[in-house]
Amino acid sequence: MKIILLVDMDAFFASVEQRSNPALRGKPMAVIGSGHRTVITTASYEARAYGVRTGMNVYEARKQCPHLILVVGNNDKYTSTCSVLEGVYRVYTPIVEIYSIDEAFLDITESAHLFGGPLAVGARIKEDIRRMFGINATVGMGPNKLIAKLASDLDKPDGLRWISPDEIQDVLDPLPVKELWGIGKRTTERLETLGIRTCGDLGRAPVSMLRNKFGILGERLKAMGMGLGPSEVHAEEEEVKSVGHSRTLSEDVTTLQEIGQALFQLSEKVGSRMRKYAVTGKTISVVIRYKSFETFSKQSRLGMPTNDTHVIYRNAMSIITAIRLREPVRLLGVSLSDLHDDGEQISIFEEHRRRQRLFTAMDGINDRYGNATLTWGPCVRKSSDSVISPAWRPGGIRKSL
DNA sequence: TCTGGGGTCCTAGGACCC
DNA sequence: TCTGGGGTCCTAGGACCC
Repeated sequence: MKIILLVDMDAFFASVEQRSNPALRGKPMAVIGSGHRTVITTASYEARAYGVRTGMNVYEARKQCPHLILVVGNNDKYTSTCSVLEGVYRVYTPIVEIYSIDEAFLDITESAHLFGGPLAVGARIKEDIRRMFGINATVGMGPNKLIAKLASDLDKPDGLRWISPDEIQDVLDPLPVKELWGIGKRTTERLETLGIRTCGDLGRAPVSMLRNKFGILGERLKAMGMGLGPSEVHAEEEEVKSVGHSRTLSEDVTTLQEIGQALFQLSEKVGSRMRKYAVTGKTISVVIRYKSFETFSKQSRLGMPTNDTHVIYRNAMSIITAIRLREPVRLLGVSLSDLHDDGEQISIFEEHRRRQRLFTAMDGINDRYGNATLTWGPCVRKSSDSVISPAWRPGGIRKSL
């Protein structure tokens, strides 16, 4: 039986801001992105008490809490904190999976006894984080990731909880299914129609019935209801499957020229990231969101895998021009998938080689002097870097895909 | 003064081939 | 007349997560 530990930072971005600006401490405040069409990224616990939630727009948040203080997020602070945190975790075990910028799984099966047991490890990690960064974290532990996650959810903020195997059944039995990691709104509703409300109900439901209604997911649901889940902590960074960028435009656009400009900026963002990690992609996908919020995507296969900004742009543009747009466009996105390693690839065409050298030079300059020091004409316009989301992975894409 | 952005995984249906 | 059946590839969309 393994012992899996999850560290989850409490209101991470908000806590970091409150730490670095004492005037924000103890106050209802929230971190937002730049631009006027932004949402709450993280609300402090003081703000949550008023009903302010992640994903709310600013108007809604202020309605909940008129004296809410809003702070535009600062990526560097969060990413550097995250990097140092990894070092803290590695004191306790080499098996560390950085799950997101504010969450990490640790496998402490073999090492817990060296520190006096699971709860002692959890307490020490919390104390290390408090001492080094002055912020709180919640630690949850269990025999697998599902239970570790649940333990932390049930005890936050500033929590420490270990759900041992013999407690699992008692905890799950009365617990509403939507509390489980992986069961969202839709699945909760569908289970409800089957008369399944608690994890206890779910664990007792016949697997044949669940498989019937949910397919593969049905078997996983049954297992989850019984407290079973993955217990493998991936210390190696996973291969990335797609690289994309999307942006809600500061104003809705209608002309092909405006759309093209935005698509070029997105193509350059995607291309430069792919080049940085030496990958190419063979499937391109364009996402469009209308003014009405109706959202859809169109994708196509490329003849050759690419990470060339101009090739990405041309293909994105030909997807767009094939669509008869029915409304002003609010958001555009470009993403590449079916990724390949671009390691040793030798270009046959001199033109291609020249372009690759140009990209390498431009990317190098941008790495050294900041993101858009050197860029292409259509990118010169303010392309304000929006705030990073808590889902951002500090390691980015692996070098060796 | 509405409603961000980065992902993963799964399903369903059509095209196409043998 | 009364229409196989599998497998693979591709696209679109939905659910879920942080």
